[in-house]
Amino acid sequence: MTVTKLKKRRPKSELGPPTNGNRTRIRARNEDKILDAALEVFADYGFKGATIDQIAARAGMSKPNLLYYFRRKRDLYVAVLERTLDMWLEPLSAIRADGDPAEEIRAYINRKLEFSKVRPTASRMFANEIIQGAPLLKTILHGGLRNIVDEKAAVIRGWAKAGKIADIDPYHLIFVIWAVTQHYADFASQVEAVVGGRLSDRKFFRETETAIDHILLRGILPTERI
Amino acid sequence: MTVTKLKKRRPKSELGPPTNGNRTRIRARNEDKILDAALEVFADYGFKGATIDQIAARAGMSKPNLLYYFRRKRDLYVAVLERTLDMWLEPLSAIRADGDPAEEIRAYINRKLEFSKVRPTASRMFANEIIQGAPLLKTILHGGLRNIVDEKAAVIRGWAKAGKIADIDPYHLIFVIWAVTQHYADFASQVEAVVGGRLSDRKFFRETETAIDHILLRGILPTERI
DNA sequence: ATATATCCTGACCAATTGGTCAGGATCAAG
DNA sequence: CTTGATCCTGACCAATTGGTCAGGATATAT
Repeated sequence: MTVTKLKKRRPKSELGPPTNGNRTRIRARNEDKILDAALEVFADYGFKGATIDQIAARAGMSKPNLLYYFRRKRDLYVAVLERTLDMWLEPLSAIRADGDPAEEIRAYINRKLEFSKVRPTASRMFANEIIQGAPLLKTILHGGLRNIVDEKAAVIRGWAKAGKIADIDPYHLIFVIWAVTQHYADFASQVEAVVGGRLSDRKFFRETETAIDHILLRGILPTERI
Repeated sequence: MTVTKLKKRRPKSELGPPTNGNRTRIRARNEDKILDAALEVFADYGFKGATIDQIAARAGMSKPNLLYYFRRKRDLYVAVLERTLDMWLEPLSAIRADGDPAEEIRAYINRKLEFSKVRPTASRMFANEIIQGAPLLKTILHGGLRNIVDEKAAVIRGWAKAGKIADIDPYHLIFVIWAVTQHYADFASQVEAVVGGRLSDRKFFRETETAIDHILLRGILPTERI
């Protein structure tokens, strides 16, 4: 009833990109290519610095075609952030309360460093966003991230209370681990300028891992000195 | 000879901002205000994200007036970077080879954390630049920074050889200290989202300093365990 | 007081860029 | 093969923004 409904074809302006239910093969493939390209470009230039043209070119398509899948630049940006957030959090989630404390922490450090090696752009994209005050991530930070950090901090606090690790504030412990491991992805250009090494070099990766494990787990001072 | 030189007044287009020799009082004051404003805005939005209008407004002047002092956005950006570089490097420079190693390193860590407290925007501005590959800082990184790091790394290596500190690669030691201390400035929004603390709070600053000193100097594992 | 250098402004321009749109090409189902 | 949905494109638009410029206001030295 009401208005005419003769034309089943929905008007162009209305549908645009979004589809009815399930995604087409073409759509799935193209969205993937776009998200990959967008991650690179956003990580390199930040939200404002990146242009849709750049991303589209990298994804091998025209700008209007990209806009067909993601109507707004911001939509694309958010999609990329969400897509990488799980990977970013996974190493922390994997900490087990019933494992050996020292080993769990060492494994966590190494997982984070591994992430910096294999997904440096994802790390840099988050870094860009957070440094600028996380205008879009803010809700996520207060929501999911905060909860999982609280949970794992409680676990670590338990270990400290039990004397399994030193009596350190668990939140700062987590921050320190984030800071150190992410540094090698986010500030890679600086690291490379100073020592000429990249995590993708097996040798440099091992050196880095060794040094970080040593400093964080055993500290800078010599054993005898304590 | 050659062309007429009757008009002593140099053409507007030629002089524009630059002055002959010494800076005027007005000029000095305005350049200062501009650089202060620019630091804030560049730190918050990055090079491309910042607009000259924004910076001019924050400095309390019109855009053409700002352009009168800094003809190009890039000139201004570089000027800000150079202005803060010394402060950024100073804590490292202050390390003395003839001091007590443990105390020197602890003091260095604390100086860097202090810097993150009092000049978080300077820290964030560098972070933005370096994350994006340091297109403009690159030469500086390879030049001055690299040299001073090499110098201090040699000092630290000497301490390690003498058994005054643990046998750790000095470059990674420096990177770890940078990473941790700068994290609290660069990723302040994340830190605040998770634990609700800022370095500007005296209490939180002390907690942070304690935790960092403990982790870096004595390590995460309990003493008995070593 | 006056002249000259410095400082400041409104108006303006051109390049970039996010986003739109009408219509054509292609695909998939019947 | 037909038909409707999906996919893609060239042309275009409007807002933003870095930068220019002619000329007026102000300071400063003599």
